[in-house]
Amino acid sequence: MRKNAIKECPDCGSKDIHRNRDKGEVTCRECGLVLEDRMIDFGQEWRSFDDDKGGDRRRTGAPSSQTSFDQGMGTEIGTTSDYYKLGGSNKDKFFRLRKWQYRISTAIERNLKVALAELKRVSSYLKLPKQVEEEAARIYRLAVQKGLVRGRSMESVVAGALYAACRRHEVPRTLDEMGEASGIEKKEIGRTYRFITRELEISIRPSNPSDYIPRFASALKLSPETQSKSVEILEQARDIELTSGRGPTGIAAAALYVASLIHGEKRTQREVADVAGVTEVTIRNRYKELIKRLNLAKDVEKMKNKK
DNA sequence: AAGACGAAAGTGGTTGA
DNA sequence: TCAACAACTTTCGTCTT
Repeated sequence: MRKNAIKECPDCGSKDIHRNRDKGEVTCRECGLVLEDRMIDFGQEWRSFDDDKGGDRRRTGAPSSQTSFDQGMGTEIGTTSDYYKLGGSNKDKFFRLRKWQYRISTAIERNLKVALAELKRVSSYLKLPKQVEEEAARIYRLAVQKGLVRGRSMESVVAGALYAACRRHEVPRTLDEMGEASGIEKKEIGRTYRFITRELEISIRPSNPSDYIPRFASALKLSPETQSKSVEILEQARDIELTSGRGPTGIAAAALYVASLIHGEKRTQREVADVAGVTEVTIRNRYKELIKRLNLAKDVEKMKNKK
């Protein structure tokens, strides 16, 4: 939910920020850091195959900042205008090669068409923001271009790409939700997710428990006060390293549960557990730690007495 | 009767030899 | 490739409200 543009460089603090609209890149002129305002590069245009008409529209391929994909797929084998420059037997070769090229390209295009439809369906099912959807589409394209779909179902790669895009934009969905929306088993999604992020060298920061709070809180109809209280709790928890190594959803759920107690909007462990997709036991364990390490027992007591 | 609590055994994934 | 390991789940019995 930080849709406002970056104003200064987080690294050196310089205000001298340069935006390149075409490439979607935002860089700091002071230190050269790429700030990646929106992460998606819409500058590339990947359709130059299906029109055979003229010599224009030959752009293809990713910008140089992306890892190059030279699997032979991005290469275009001439257009008909080139054809006239060739003599005799070369013409045969020319057509043969281009036929090949055409087959490969249309196969990709077809695949892409189906995949993007699926992607759109899942995305709207999960009510994901447009930015995330577009990021996922781009990830999927890269995956196809790198031939990463081979041996995997198209749907699972779509789900993996979406999951990755969610994580990148800090609007995480759980693997369970993704599984429900896409009809793919969650461990399969997890597998492809790990695979494509590794192969495409997409770096993803470990997800932050507080990213889950708004969604869980609204599902439980908790007040904004309770919501911010739980974020506060999460921050404190992070400071004493209570969060590392644990599943982020469990911690988020526990924090919400505690906050709901403190603010007198009690929800049962079961209710919280259900929306967070964890069990009561996990909530209890995290809850116990939170109470103990953050001395929250008194706050909870206070609320009890008020009643 | 429902919710909270905790113990014990089981599961799937990560890690390090 | 395998075994140890931690986090999490499932299940179930007991206590509290």
